[in-house]
Amino acid sequence: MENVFEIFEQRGFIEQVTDRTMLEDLLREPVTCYIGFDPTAKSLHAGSLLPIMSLMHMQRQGHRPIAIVGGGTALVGDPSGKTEMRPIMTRDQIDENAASIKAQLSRFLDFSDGKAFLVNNADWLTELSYIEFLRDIGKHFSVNRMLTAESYRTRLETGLNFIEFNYMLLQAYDFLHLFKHYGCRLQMGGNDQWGNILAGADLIRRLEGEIVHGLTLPLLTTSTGIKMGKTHKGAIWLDPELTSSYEYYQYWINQADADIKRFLALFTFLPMGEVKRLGALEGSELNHAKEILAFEATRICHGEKEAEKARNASRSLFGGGEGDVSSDTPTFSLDAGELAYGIEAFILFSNCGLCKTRAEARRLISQGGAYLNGIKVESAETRVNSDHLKNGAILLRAGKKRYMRILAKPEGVKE
RNA sequence: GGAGAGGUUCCCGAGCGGUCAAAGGGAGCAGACUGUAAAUCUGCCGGCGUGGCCUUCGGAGGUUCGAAUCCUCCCCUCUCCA
Repeated sequence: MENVFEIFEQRGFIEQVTDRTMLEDLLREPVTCYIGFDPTAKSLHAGSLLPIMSLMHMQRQGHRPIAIVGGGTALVGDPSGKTEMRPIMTRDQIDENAASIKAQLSRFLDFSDGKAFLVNNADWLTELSYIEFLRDIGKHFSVNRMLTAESYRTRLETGLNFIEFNYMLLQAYDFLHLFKHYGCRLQMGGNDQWGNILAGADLIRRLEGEIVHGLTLPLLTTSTGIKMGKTHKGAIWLDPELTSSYEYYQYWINQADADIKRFLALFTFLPMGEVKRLGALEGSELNHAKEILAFEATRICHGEKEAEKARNASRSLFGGGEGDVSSDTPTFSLDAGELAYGIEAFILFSNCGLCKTRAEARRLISQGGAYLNGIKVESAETRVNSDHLKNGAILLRAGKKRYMRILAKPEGVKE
């Protein structure tokens, strides 16, 4: 087995490590490691992809990853890296989210035969008794030192309340718990977790007299300064119900030139030689590398078939000739009756989801960004009807890259 | 508990009785340029079957012909004091 540390290093996964040589040494033998995931939504988004990839690498090299769903810590709320407190969620919401995140992670990691574990820290955290916790765990934490943690510093400016201040102790306790019950010796996480990870390692050293390790992943922003996994429109979800595989593919293929090489290393399993070759492409040649990045990333998340579909749809829409609408293009169905009668363009554009509001659709059309079967829509009131069907579909385009295929849905048929 | 500052449209942030759907910036959208890139420039940027109407300035009341702007009460945040 290859030392995963080297892989991490080559591919750019490492931001900080507790002790480089010791950790590299430790990783020569199978190690149990963990990363926490926040159940603040029912799906993870692309921002969690880096941690997921790191766990996949671990597993591929024979280590044992534990994904911990922060069902307990989410009840509290991690202040790290945030400027404001996030809304406290109910137990029910969190449990529900935790369950679907569990299912989602199984697409990336093999949880069979103890090759990986999925745990929910609500299982132990909610059992804690406050007084005991303070006495046994709390006494090991120096408030003075906690206050110097970078993660709290920004919050000290805007305000930090006690429940959030406590977060570090809970996460440290998680590490301790996993160390005791699973022999977990490595915690990974985003760089904003550094303080929390150290707190856990410290706690274990004090209570158990053992050295354990922490490794943080870089906090990715795209070269345009947006957080990884977010677009201006919102998060890129890993759940195909929330972000279709086509959109997911588009997210990747649209990444900036400057990010391609780095992303190929982080978000695909292509050998580094190949990554370097593709990353070295220049100008429009780089689009080839982007296609590979998009395909691989989509394949990892949604599977080969979906990735192919997404690629086909993208190729046919962006390949040049407008009009060859693939069935993999995002689609909206309209009642056949309604279409036969005719519908005004601005209403159609907003109904099908290409525009959020009718006003936006009007704006789009008046600014010349709306197309109907490749022809510019001149007026918001242009009527669209079944005469516009070409091979049974109408292709709408908003701006340069957003497409929607309109189909007529027979009367009375539910979608 | 006391004193002070403050809560404005997606975000930051002006406005402090009419000329306010609310300056400016950011984000976003569209157009031009391109390679489904970046940067740049230009326009748009609450909603509505849109030259008019409706809903916004923490919440609820009130004063006024007229309130984001004034008054009362309440909620929340921050700073200092206890």
